[in-house]
Amino acid sequence: MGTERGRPRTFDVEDALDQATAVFWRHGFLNASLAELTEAMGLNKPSLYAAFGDKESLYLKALDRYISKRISEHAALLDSGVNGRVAVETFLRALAAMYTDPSLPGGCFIVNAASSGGSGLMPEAVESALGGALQANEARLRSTLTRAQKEGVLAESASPKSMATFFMSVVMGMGMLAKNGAKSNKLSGIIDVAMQSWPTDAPKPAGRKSTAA
Amino acid sequence: MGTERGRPRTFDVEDALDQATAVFWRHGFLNASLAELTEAMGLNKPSLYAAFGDKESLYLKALDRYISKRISEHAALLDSGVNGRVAVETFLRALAAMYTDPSLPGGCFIVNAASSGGSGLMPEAVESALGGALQANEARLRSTLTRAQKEGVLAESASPKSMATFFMSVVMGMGMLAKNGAKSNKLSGIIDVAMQSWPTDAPKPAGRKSTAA
DNA sequence: ACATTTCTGTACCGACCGGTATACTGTACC
DNA sequence: GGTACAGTATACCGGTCGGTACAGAAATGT
Repeated sequence: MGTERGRPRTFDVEDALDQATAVFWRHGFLNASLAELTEAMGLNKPSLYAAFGDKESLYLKALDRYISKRISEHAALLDSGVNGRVAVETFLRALAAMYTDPSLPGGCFIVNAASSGGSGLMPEAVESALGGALQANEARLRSTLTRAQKEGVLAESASPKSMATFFMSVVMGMGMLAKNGAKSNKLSGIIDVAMQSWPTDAPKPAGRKSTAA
Repeated sequence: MGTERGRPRTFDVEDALDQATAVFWRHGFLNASLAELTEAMGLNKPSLYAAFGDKESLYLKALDRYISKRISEHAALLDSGVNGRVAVETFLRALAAMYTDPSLPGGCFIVNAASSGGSGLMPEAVESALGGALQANEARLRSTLTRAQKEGVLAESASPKSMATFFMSVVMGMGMLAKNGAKSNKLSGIIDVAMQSWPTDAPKPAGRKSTAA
């Protein structure tokens, strides 16, 4: 009945895709070779091609998987119940933890890949998918910053747009540093300083009106 | 006399090196092909090899040239007469201007290259040269921050080390964004926010934006 | 049992990679 | 002019790239 005809696969498609994601994570699109991909995935080129299409579409599938498995959960932190300032800091610290997780390839899949961008070497679809992912993150950050403003934890005079761009640059900088071997405590220090740039309207609880309990 | 024997070169060595630098700037070490290099430099592979050695040593020469022609002058801003805070901000703005200069390849030669680092694909000498350049910049930033502390424009409680790392991450983030097409005003906004993280000891009684809404 | 369908393994394709051998061209010294 | 020397141009090297033809292997349906 519903069972498939012919010879069944000897590998798990999602497992293989995870392995491919790891290779692309380390090497980006251009510098990941099919030889390394097939070895890591444990299958041969024809099987890879049949299951995932060519290198470009395999990459796009890996990117989708990275976003849905690794980024979405972090982005969700931005929309959690806590106030916008805490949400942003939590988001940054969670990202930093992932970037420096020794069991992962190091750095950020997207940042690592985007570093080869803008030079016309990568397929258009790859460039635009990466650009879209970066823009989506910046937009999420920005809406959280706008929310923080409404909550009163971010100064009215601040520009959510500029600050979102700023935090994106910090994220990308941390990704680059992590890729080049920076450890968790180094990224923590960066976040400590970055969060100091967060402008608040009310002077801190030195006296004056006490804020929420 | 001291004139050379044999047939003279038909190209200028420094001009050719500048062209090679531009190609490496755009594509990094791995993704710059000899075909593109020779075309941009206007010479053939044997001439290139005779004048500069193999790809690796050509790259190291290009990196040296980039540092001595593009970075040194920016780094000098850190040691200029102005106080440490102004020096750092001036340095950042000068870098941002270079990263977004339309007459240049875009982004930062070193940051663009370091993005392929840590994956074992580049020669050891290239990796360590890039790592050294990044470390040198961080060290210069740090000594300027220490100076700022002595000048009293940076809070005693601040950590020059953490702040140097922070500014390096901002620099790298700006480089990445510029490579992916970010314009000058975008980087300006990043610097505006980043400089807000600068901690000062004295709550300057007059002026500043301490005006409550 | 058989034929059909699908996957797997090998061997191969043209293109390009970085690097070089070889022949040729042009200049300085004598 | 002749010769030694250095630079240039072409063609080529083995190796690797992404991608695929082809044949064999393993499951299905009848």
